[in-house]
Amino acid sequence: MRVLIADDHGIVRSGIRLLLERQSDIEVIGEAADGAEASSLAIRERPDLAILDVKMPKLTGLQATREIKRQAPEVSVLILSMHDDERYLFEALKAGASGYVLKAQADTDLLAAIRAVERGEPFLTPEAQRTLIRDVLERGPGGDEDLTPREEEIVKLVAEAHTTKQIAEILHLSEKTVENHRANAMRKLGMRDRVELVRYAIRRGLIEP
Amino acid sequence: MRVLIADDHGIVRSGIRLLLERQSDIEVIGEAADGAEASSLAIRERPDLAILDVKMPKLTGLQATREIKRQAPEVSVLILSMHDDERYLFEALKAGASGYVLKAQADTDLLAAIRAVERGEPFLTPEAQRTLIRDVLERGPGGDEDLTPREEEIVKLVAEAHTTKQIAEILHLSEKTVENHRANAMRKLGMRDRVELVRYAIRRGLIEP
DNA sequence: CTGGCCATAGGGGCCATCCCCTATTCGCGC
DNA sequence: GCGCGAATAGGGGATGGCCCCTATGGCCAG
Repeated sequence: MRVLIADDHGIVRSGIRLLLERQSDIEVIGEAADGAEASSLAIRERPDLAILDVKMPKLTGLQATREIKRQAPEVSVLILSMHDDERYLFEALKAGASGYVLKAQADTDLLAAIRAVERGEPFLTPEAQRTLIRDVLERGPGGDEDLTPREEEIVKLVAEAHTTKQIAEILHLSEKTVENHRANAMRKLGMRDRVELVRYAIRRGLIEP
Repeated sequence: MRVLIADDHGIVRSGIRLLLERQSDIEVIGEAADGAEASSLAIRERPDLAILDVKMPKLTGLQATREIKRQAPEVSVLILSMHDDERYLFEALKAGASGYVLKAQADTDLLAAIRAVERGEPFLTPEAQRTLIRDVLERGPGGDEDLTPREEEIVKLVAEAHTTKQIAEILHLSEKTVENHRANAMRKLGMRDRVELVRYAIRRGLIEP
């Protein structure tokens, strides 16, 4: 089984490589330190599996996943996520990842995840499964409360401390339109003011703190 | 040189151990998976150096650092921080850490940091130095524009999306007082609205995003 | 082609935020 | 004791955020 490892931390790549090379049937065919490198390497080398960290420079693991799945759909993707961070789970699944492993559990779950992917099965850690179930229950059946691109763009600008007027000028819109998009985004997310929006934007990685 | 490694991810511990054991004069005398274990091990074993991840269960790396420095001040501490996360830099230095290394640069900087600490020098990555400089500049030239404890407390509550009225109730103050503290904090920091305050609070580690 | 979603835009109203003031009471250092 | 900064509290006013509506044009799926 040919595997690609992508993580911006050399230390983490070493740890994973160490873990995988104890398996006789797994061969690490490459490493990447950012998302762009990861996707181009995966598309060129067509490994059986690409293990991608969520948080990487240039392209995030999720963006890289979309790119890989578009140009080389036969490559399976496992998303590796930092600490107890399950917030990208949905995005990962939507992007076409076969599994989602938290780094805190990586040393025990990663091999299990690889074996599952090898058999063509999806893999979610018990925590991820719980998150998925909780969220489906929260959103109600079928309800997909995603922000539209325009809403996300405006949330980003709001979180960067631009006023409604400034945003209207930047995007060449009326203040009213900006206000409507902001209000719609807040309603979808169940938030009451710009402060909550800022924290949302930072959690989502839309802006830097 | 006797070194202790503490990180809640087995993968990361393996990576660091691998890196260190290539050095003939460095001996890894133990590993810890949480902050409590790390501090008690450091206090019992008195290594020359404890490498602590910021984010660990039970005690954070910063809390563990304070504990170690209180009970075994001769143990040097290197703080290892996730991704590009520099917001704990000040707290780390205040807690008595000798260095602050970002994991993204760990494979190149960690050894340099260890050697610096061995010579009794502090170690900051270039990024951390830049953060430090930016922050000094942010505070104004020469002016020690620190927030008072009350101001910081109120900034924290503002950033947690509490309204002025709610904060007044929580702290048993008049809304006017809360407003004055918030305004003073904003003036000191050169900020124009609550949104900027939120990002400041997150950078400072006053709140989680 | 009709219904739904998105992006656009506006009216009107309420209240919070933000900015300019003043003022009192502490405690701390010189 | 005197000055100073911190914490407390308030007045008044301009502006902006937030919420309730309506409405139109474009585009895509059923």
